[in-house]
Formats: sequence, C-alpha cells, structure tokens
Amino acid sequence: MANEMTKKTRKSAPKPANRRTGEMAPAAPVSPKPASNRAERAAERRGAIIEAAMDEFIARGFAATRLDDVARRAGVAKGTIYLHFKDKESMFEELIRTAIVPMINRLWGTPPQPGASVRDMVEGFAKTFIEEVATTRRGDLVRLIVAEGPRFPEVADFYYREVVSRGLAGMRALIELGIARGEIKQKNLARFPQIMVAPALIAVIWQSLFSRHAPLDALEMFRVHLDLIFGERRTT
Amino acid sequence: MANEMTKKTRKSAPKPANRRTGEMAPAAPVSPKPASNRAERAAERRGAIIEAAMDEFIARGFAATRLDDVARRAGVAKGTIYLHFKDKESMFEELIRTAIVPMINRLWGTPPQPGASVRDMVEGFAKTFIEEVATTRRGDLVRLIVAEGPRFPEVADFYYREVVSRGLAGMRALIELGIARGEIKQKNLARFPQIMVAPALIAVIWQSLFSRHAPLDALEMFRVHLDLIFGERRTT
DNA sequence: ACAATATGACTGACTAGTCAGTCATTGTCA
DNA sequence: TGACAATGACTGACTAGTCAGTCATATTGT
Repeated sequence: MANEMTKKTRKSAPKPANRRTGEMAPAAPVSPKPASNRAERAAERRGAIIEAAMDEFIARGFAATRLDDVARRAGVAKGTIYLHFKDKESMFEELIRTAIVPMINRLWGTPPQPGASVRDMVEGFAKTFIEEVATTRRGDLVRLIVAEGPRFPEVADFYYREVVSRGLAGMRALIELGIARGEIKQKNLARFPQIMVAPALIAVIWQSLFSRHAPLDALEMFRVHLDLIFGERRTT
Repeated sequence: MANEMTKKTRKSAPKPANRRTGEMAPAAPVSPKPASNRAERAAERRGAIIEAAMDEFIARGFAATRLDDVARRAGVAKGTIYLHFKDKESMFEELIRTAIVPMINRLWGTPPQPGASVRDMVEGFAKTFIEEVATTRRGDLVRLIVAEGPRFPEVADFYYREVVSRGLAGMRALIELGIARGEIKQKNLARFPQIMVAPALIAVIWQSLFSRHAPLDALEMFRVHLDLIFGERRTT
C-alpha cells in the first residue's frame, strides 16, 4: 500500500510518555542489565505478557478476560500483545503449553533416592505435588484446564498427552514395582493408577473452592491414602 | 406523568408477527394438554428456560453463554427470561441451586438395605453416583461448578453447604460404622472422608475431558478402590 | 538514518438488559 | 350465555455499553 507520508511530522511526544518507568514486569526479579539487546527485551515482554495473561485467565476464565487488562498488568500496550500472539485464543493455548512444561519438570524433576521404597517415592512425589502445584498458582492452572478443556479440545489433548498419559504411565510403573517388591498387595491397582493420584486432584480443587470454608491438610490426607495402599506404617 | 396516548400507535408490527406459530419450544416434547391454565404455562416456560440455560452454560460456561441462544433454545423471546430472572448472574445462581436439589435426592435417595455391609452401602452409592451423575449431564454440572465456583462465591458456598459438607459428614458416619464393625482397618480414614469419594470426582472429570482419548470404567475403578479400603473380596 | 518495535485511539461486531406494544386468557355484568 | 373489559405474560426492536483486533503514528536500537 503506497502510503503518502505527508504529515509525518508531529514533534516529540507532548505527553510525558513515562511508559516504562513505573511498573515493569511485576514478577521479574532484579535484572541489573537493562537488557539492552533487542531480542532479550522482546523475550522479557513476551514473558511479562504470559505472566499477566495467566493471572487474568486464572482469575476470570477465558471468555471474561479482557486483553486490555492483560496488557495493563504486563505493563505493555494492547497492540504489543499482537506482536507476540495471533489472537486471544492462540494466546491461551500457547500459554497453557508454556506453563505446563515447567510444571512437569517440577514434578518429575526430583529423582527418587536409589534405595528408597516405592512408598517413599510416591510420598515424595505427593509432597512435591502438594507444595509445588496444589497450593500454588499451578494448581489454579489445573483447575483452569478442567474448566476450559471442553471448549479447547487442543488444550485438553495436549494436557492428556503431556501430563495425564505420562503421569499415569509413570505411576503404573511405580505400582508394578511396588507389587513386585511386595509393598503393594492389591494387584488390580496397576489397572487404575488414577486411584493413586485421586487425592491430589481433590487437593487442587479443594484449595480453589473450599479452603476458605474448611482448610484441608492435603499432605496428611495423602499419607492416610498411602496407608491404605501400602499398609499402615506411620507412628502418629 | 399524564401520558397522552398519542404514541400508543407504534404501528403494527411490520413483520408477519407469527409469534406463536413457527418455532415453539424445539425440545419440548408433545404436550397433549395445551396447559390452558396461565400459571401452568408460565411455570412450563420457566422450566424450559432453565433447561435451555443449563445446556448452554454447560456447553459454553457462564461468560460465553448468550441469552439470545438460551431464549431461542427455550422457544421463548429474550424478554421473557427477564420476567423470570433478575439478570444473567442470578439466573445462573438460581439454576445451580435448582439443579442441585434433585442431584442430592438422586444420591441419598436410594436407602441402604438394613442388613447390608458398609462396603455394600458404599458400593451402592458409588454405582448410583456413576450411573446418575458421572455419566450424565449432572456430571457436567459438577464440572461447571468447579469451573465457575471461584467467580461465584455464593455458588461455591451453596455447593459446599448442601453437597460437600453433608456428603462428607454422611460418608464419615459410614466410615465410622465400618470401623466399629471391623470392616475398615484404617481408623484415620474417618478424618479424611474425601479419600472415599476421590475416585468419583476423578470419574466426573475424566468423563468430560478424556473419555474420548481413553474410556474409563469408573465403576470397576471404584471397586478396586474399595478393595483397598475394605480388603480384597471380589473373585475377578 | 531507518528498520524494527511499540503504542493506544479507533472501529465494528456483538450482547445484556429495556420497554412500548400485542393478544390470549380470565373476570364481570346484563 | 355472550359481549366486553381488564389483566399480565409475552414479544422483539432497540439502547447503551463492551471488547477483540487494527493501524497510523511514535519510539528505539544499531
């Protein structure tokens, strides 16, 4: 489109244009380098947008989230969002994908002690899950996926493939190890690894919906659940 | 205030105004009685609106649901909705309240056999839940509550009071009975009745999100779970 | 200098909620 | 009983407002 640039002149901004003084990326820790590199700055902004969008989507859900709010929270103009994402919908999908990877890493990131019992491994996993997911924003993310999944089949697919399917497979392997070692009596448990993680899901949902009515000691609940599977053991 | 009735005219509707011929309630089954009573008709329409709204809210969530669609689905004009409900939000809240009552009745409606074991009672409850809730629209309703709960504290409160709190209390009583009868070994289970129902929640969510990826035999899963609690029993 | 980035005012599509007007049903009276 | 009046449930075009996405203009890094 040949664009006559007639009224190019406009003189330097009449407004203070303090654009970038006040807020910065709200969560970004101190970055001594002003990140003078362009690509770096762009990546920072992209990160700030994702952070902000996550908070808004968690708080309001997909449909009720306003991109104006996301932009304001990220300390960015609305147009900037569209430099990084095609539209609201693909932003949401990419967001979930981006956020799930570190969640998985958190969970599988703590390798079990070589000599640990299966129970200890599962309990360690539960502890990590409850501390790193159920009681943090990551837990709300899980709830968000449950909430929006039916309307975003790709998100549900992705979550199934990357989290559910792998998680259950891993859990099944652990259960079979427990059976082989004689720690677990109930052989059918390997057919439904979901049972092992069910209290974790309860914890996530309880946290979001009911914790203000009645707090739930998720870790203790999980220990009681493990007692059912492995037999009682704890002294208390 | 004196209103000259000049502008009473407003011209008769330019459209055919076939108001009541064409569409009717699309989903309403044959009603042999024309329900000539006025109040009856009104109640019928209110019911149709609630039905339609439920479907729409389940399919799209609160924010993305259009009242125009609800009206069309109910075979009613949009204005009619506002004769029955103050606004979209209170319609949603009232809807949930209306729908939860029969759900509770379904669940607690099957009284246990007097001579049944605790395990049989719980298994009967699970069967009812899976058949009447998890695999029906009621299950989607539960997911809807999980999804919208944080944005509708009153809905979450109501659900906690009427379903969660009562359900857990009843389950706790059952567990204590099981402990007293010697059917349940693990005494700590009474502290976390959530564990007993956790697979039920898994079933609801699995049904909505993942059943197209991998079907889940919820009842069998629940039986395996009960085997953990009551000890193995089934022959298969 | 000038291309790459960023901005935010603007547009147009969309929708919750309103209300003047219609008409089937019910009530009243001769 | 039949004519006429009163009622209020119902309608749907309309208003006021919202918000995703655009683009002319401004800023910035090299």
